[in-house]
Amino acid sequence: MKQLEMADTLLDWYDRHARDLPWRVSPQDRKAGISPDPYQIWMSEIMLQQTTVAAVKSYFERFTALWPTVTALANAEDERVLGEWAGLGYYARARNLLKCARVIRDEHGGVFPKTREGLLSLPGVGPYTAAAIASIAFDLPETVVDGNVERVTSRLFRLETPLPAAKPELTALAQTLTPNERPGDYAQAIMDLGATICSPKSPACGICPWMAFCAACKVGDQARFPLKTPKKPKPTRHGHAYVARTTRGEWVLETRPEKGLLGGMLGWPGTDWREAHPKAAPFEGAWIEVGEVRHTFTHFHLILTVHRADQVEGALEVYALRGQNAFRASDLPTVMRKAFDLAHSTFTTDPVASDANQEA
DNA sequence: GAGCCGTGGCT
DNA sequence: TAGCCAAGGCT
Repeated sequence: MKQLEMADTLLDWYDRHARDLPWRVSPQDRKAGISPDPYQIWMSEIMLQQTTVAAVKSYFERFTALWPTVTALANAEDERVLGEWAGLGYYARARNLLKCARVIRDEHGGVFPKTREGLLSLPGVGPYTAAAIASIAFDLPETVVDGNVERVTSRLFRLETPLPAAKPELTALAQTLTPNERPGDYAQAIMDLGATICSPKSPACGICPWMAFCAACKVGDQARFPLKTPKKPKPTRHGHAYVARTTRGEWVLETRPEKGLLGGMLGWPGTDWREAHPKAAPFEGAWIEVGEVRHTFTHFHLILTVHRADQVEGALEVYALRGQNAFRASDLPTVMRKAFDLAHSTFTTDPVASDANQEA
């Protein structure tokens, strides 16, 4: 069977070239009987959804140091976890991370389910992540189909169907390649292959362990794959954000609604983000316009006009007021941190703000 | 199926 | 500069 030969070839390559990652048990260690911690595999897979390895590493180290077990994470405060997630993006992942940890604690005795179906029922765990945990953590022969596997498989078979419609075909093809031996290492191997050899732009076919099996490589048109349906252009939206400090030196923030963009995260009060952008200060203050922040989200560009005011006072109970020692800019999603950085630079350089600081 | 949901690095 | 891309899931 060619499939068995392909799996053996890839696993041999993986034994020599596996990436060293914080959440990974090396093929050598795995052969020595060391198993991955399902909690760590789950954590890494959630963080890696649509996110680069480089971006994830420091977050993974911090989360697992802060919360070494799923029960410890389940017992953490929402605000603390969301604050630590700030900057990583796709914040529904952090909310589902907590939901999932509490389901594991309350309904599964603190232990992860050991089947693909059981894992699939967990919040934030879809087809890819369920297969990834089942294979990597429990060494079950489940097939992972992420962007890497889609690219590798579409090139292997020169699949002319464009994504995302091609997903079912690619899944079926990838399943025919998944071996019953070392399925956990195989899953990581095929993703490593996609990440390091079978890359999107200029794949290194000359050193690919699967060169002899690859239809696209034979023809030489590997860069055509995978085919993709065209994306819609991003519109540009505008808005205003208001960065204020009270007479007592507290920052005036708000917790955003649970659902929608930046759901559950801290942010500065402001207008909606739409095509038009009328100013509308949320409360009284000596507002000064300090500039613009440009930021691109998944489906639109944002131009955010930033205002700031010092020494505000009045009925601010509806806001989340944070004193200096209770506020970390790193707890803010990136667009809000950009607005803070811009406004904060004017607080410290503006003569009026400086005078106010001396009095305080 | 298609829209929504972040961010940073690379070309 | 602007677009593409990254170990996707939810509605």
